[in-house]
Amino acid sequence: MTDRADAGRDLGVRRGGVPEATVGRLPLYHRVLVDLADAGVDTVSSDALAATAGVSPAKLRKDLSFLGSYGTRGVGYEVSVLIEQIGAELGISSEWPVVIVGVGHLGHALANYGGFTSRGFRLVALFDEDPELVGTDVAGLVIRPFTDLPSVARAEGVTIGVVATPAAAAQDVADALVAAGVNSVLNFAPVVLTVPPSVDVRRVDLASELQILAFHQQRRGDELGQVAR
Amino acid sequence: MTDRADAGRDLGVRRGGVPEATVGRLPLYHRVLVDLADAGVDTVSSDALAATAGVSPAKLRKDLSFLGSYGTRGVGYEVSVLIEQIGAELGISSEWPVVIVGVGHLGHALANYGGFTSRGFRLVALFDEDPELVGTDVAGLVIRPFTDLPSVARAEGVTIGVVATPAAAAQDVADALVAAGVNSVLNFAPVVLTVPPSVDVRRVDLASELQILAFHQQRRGDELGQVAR
DNA sequence: TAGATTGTTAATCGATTAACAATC
DNA sequence: TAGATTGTTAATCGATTAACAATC
Repeated sequence: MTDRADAGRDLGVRRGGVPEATVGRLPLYHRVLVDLADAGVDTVSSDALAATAGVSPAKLRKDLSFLGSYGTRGVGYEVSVLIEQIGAELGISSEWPVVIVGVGHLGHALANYGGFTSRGFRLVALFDEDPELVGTDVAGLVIRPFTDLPSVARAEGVTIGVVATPAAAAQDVADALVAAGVNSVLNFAPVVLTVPPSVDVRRVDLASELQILAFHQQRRGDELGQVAR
Repeated sequence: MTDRADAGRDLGVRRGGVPEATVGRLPLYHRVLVDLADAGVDTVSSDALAATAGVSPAKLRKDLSFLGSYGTRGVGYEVSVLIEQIGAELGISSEWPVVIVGVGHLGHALANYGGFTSRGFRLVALFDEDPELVGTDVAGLVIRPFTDLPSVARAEGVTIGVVATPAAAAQDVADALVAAGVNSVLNFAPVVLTVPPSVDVRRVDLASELQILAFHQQRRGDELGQVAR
């Protein structure tokens, strides 16, 4: 859909070429490692870490190998080192400015989501069209009119935008985000957004997730001979 | 993590063996097709449908071929036929009873999500631990105490549960769901749930999605030589 | 018939897994 | 040294893509 898989480049040390499937799991590893650190653990084996993250040890080691060699044979991995390396890979050391457009229940939930700051993001603004909402305080931020988006996005250097509007509004919002210089979009609206190829869109869709579960559920039923449909 | 990929079986007509990647896209196709039907379109080519769904035509045709041959060469697909076939595959004709546990902002947003009924689901109950919330009306349902979960789940034959609680409560909730006979779980809490192998868990994680976007964003910056980190 | 488009084949690409040599 | 565990290799598996024969 977009340029999610790029060539990869060598910046001297070693860089580029982390497979997409691995990238998708790095946030999980990072979270699990932070939990372990909080629990006072300072060394883990790939077996133990894999079990905690719910993946196979081989997969975990392969994934980590793309970042470099940060383990000690016969010993395991130092939790703090791994947190730092994965964090660097994900850009958690940076503070990505993020805006949320659409402050219904979902926007509310997202705005109040605690993990933002600890994971390298800074929520800089909330936007909504509804005059009743504009001016209201949510998660320590005042909801601004949608028309303020361009100036705020430019001023704060926002590159990541979250679309939490109803489906009907999502494409217009996406257009406005792109026009304002945002080139990474997380879309919660149940529509396929049309954006320039340089813009990266990820879609999170409740109904799809449920339907995938239902598909497997149905299969299990079929296999047991329960449901004929 | 679970038995998401099963052997597949032949039930005479043709059945089983729809690849996991294809299953993941069927809800998208279904939604796009319903939108087309609403717009009065009754025939589409794979090229047009693929463009609307944001996938390649070859991939779309391959995906559809796993369900059977429902197109007409030289003409395209009848929208209504495709909707019906994909719907059947996903079990949309059934009415899967679903419960949501945790009625914070996210639970609220999910409960009010319109797509439930039109996609083969029936929201049968909302649960929360908070006595202030219990008894409150949300989306036409009265929030029930979490302790009611077993009786409701059994009575309604619930097999799909949504976890929308804070991270700290999620594992306990999952245990209770499993004990109550639920074997498909959609988890919005940022923790890895431990469940028996027979239970299918899907995790939706805002922070992970943002971090994946940030990773690509960072890569683009690196490539342009903008960010040193 | 001529043009269009499906359904399928074969080739390619990427991800996963198992196994084990390297090494702490 | 002996035991443990990483990092990597090679094999397998699954997904994607391109191309085109079948056929409406």
